[in-house]
Amino acid sequence: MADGSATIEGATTIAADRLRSFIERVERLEEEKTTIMNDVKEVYAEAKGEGYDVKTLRSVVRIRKMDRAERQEQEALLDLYLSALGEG
Amino acid sequence: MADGSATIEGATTIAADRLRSFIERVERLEEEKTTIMNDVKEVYAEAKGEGYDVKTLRSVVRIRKMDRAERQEQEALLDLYLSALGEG
Amino acid sequence: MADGSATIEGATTIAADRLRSFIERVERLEEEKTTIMNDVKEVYAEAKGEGYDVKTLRSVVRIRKMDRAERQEQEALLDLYLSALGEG
Amino acid sequence: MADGSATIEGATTIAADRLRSFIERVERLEEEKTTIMNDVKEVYAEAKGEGYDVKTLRSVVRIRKMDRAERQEQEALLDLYLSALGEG
DNA sequence: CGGCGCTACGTCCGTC
DNA sequence: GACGGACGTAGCGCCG
Repeated sequence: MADGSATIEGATTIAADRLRSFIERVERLEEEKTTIMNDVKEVYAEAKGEGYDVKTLRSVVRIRKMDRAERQEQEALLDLYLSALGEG
Repeated sequence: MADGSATIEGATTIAADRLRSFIERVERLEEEKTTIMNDVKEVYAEAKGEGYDVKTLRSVVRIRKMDRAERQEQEALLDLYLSALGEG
Repeated sequence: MADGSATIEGATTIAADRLRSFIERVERLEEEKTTIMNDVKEVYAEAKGEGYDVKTLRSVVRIRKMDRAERQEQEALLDLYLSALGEG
Repeated sequence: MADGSATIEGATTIAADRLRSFIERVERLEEEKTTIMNDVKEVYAEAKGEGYDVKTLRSVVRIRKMDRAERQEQEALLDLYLSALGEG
């Protein structure tokens, strides 16, 4: 057929190509993501090499990401639970 | 062969059985471990059903497991980093 | 007070007991889990004592688990495709 | 003081700047990562808009990744066995 | 102590 | 829109 697409086979081929396109776009993005994650690890490694405590650095990043109000709420709840258990 | 073990093949069989035994013992134990982990999840789910905050409960368990001195040390370091950044 | 629970303090006490119960159940289960994990380590140690390579044994266990997971995954994917065809 | 850094306060300031640099590099990278993750979501959304089943697409991506991982794992295991034979 | 594997946590999705 | 389940990432601990 001249236009090469009006058959069922042609339609299937187009769908398969489209599917492949989506899959490969996702895989490409995930590859980029992996690169970024490795970069993060490298930054922490560099900081560690200068004597910083990585675990604490991660805590700092996590805490800065939390909204201040939410953070205080969380701390207050934890204190409540601990004091209910008689621990402080 | 009468004694059933003096050939290379016999030795191989015995070794394979022994290997299989180790592997299966480990797999059995890991299955038990998975059961326990599910039990833990159920306890948290039950607590959640009674209005407790699961995230905080997990924090409590984690904190109780930490040695008190280590806990304070960690908090002090975090405070130091945060105040160095002008956040508190 | 006769029923011992109608005050805010009473309510707090009851909640603390319940809280303590949850926490201790979790801690008990985690203790069991630790025991199991130690058992696993012992099995590997015993195998090592008989000349097996522990790293390889761990790989075998891991791959057998991956095989199971992948098999289930493939079956789930097949189900997805079949149901997609049945509904299309 | 001429060089402006030999005091304890000066040292603290320098450390704080360095600390801030690490933290901000990480935060910048995590921002990029979030962007990528949103891009992935958009691809899936677009595919969904063309009638593809997102859950199935995700399964395909995951299985292709597992296949790669399992292949590498199998190769590593083979290497282990081969080197074990070479050293035995 | 550095890498690796496992567990745990947060996030996203479908459901009710 | 809250809930629960599933997935992927991050954190932790063991092993070498």
